[in-house]
Amino acid sequence: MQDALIRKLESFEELSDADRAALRTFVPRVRQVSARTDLIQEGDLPGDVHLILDGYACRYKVLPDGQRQIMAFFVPGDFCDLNVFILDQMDHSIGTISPCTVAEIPRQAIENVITHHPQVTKAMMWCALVDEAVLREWLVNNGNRQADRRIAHLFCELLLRLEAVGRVSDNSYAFPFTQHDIADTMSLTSVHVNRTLQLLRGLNLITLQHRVLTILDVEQLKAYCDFNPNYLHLRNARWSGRRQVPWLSSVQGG
Amino acid sequence: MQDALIRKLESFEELSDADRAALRTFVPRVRQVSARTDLIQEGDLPGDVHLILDGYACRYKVLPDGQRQIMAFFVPGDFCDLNVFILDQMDHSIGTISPCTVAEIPRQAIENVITHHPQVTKAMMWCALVDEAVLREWLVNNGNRQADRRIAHLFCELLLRLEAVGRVSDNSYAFPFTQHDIADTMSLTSVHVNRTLQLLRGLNLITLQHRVLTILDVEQLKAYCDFNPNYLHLRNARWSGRRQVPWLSSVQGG
DNA sequence: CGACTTATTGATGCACTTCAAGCGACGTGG
DNA sequence: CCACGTCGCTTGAAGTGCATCAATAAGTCG
Repeated sequence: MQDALIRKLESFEELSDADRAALRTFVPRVRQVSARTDLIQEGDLPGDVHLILDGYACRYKVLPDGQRQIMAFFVPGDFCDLNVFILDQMDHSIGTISPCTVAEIPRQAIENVITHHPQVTKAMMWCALVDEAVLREWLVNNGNRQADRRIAHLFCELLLRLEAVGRVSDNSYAFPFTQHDIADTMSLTSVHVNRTLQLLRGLNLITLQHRVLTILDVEQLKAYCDFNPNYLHLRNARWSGRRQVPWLSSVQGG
Repeated sequence: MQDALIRKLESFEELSDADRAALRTFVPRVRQVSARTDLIQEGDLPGDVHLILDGYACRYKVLPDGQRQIMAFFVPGDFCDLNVFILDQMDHSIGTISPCTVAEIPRQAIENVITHHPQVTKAMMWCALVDEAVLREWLVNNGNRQADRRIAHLFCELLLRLEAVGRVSDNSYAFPFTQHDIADTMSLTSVHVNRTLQLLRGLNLITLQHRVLTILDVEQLKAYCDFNPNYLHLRNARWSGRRQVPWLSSVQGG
């Protein structure tokens, strides 16, 4: 199962045999985690690094008044906390949305790799930078678009990210989020999310039933929300041009 | 002037003599840049890395409809684009707010350091991760607080960040931002920013005149907006406990 | 089947936007 | 040295996207 890690990193940087060998020296635990369960909580010392093999998770923060803000979604193939393992203390939490299969990579192993394997280090920096680019786009999205475009934008983003890991078929993908989850992501109320989803359905842009989202007309939806995928830094040459990630194949259960 | 770079990084990680020597081998150019000038633009290939020695700058994106979203502020001592130099293409722009003194560090030098100096690499990762933590807090702030608390939160953040580099005296600091800049940061209109500033003044929380912001009662302002500084990861032990950054001393001109 | 979570719908209110106009400070050219 | 344009700040009036409150319907799971 270390292969999952190696393949993920290789999608960003070519690795040497030595790099790969080094990554194989540590054996990550693989855990099944049920839905709506925290992997790490605010205040914790960052421990092992989590890689999602299957299922959806999110990064979130809870305000003093009880409001929850979701700050990132994780889909199969994503590191949850590569970017914070180096910090002193978690300033947010990470929790599952659906049941997840999670690989846990010892922190010490990562430290070791940084010291001895610069290519691997660069690949990990790539991961972190793409994460940050997505976060920036969320700030733009939440701040400057109104609810319908905002939600459409999220749907487009998830489509591309899931496509990149082979989790989309016929423009449909698993969508285990509740309307409340979307609300906490987009800084809306679930009531308004509900009404907005009805609007998008009414425009024949999407269907969403039984936790499966279908985008009826991708180009039209992209145009609807001015979607520009450059921030995902997917680079077709890397993602589509290379092998389809084979370690991600099972179907996501809601 | 390489010392600026070394001191910045040492505030995150102890460096060896060899690390320091390596950093000294490349000579950054130091440039004066006038206010309202782009250092890099969306679409550019990331080139040299920019370190602000004096003045204020920002990271921003312009939407198709002309809306500008500011996604980060840079104050003296901040790297502007350490976090994107590795990427293929800029997905946003970086521009000055006030006149700035900027050190430009060759990209190749940074690549070199990643390969041979892991401690320096870790220090750079620290910088990037703190940037990202601030960005996350902005998402929370913009999404969940209303205008008065939101702006108060920004004032608190700038206070702490500027204090850390010795740019605050008597709870006052240079504030070269226009109300329009604040609006584009907080996803508000400048009209509403104006009214909100009047509110904060009326509550005797701040004064803001001649581009100088004074916080009249820091504790009260923090309480007003539920400010929790943990996300800045300043760690008193590192910042205040150590020497006051001596390479940042001149006064910021509006 | 019963308890609980999630989705839906309606009525009302407000934070913020939009549009529009006026004001003061500053710099520049005649 | 004053006329004039520009830019940032200020103020008012009217409109709206979304929130809030509240109740009901429709899953979903043990």
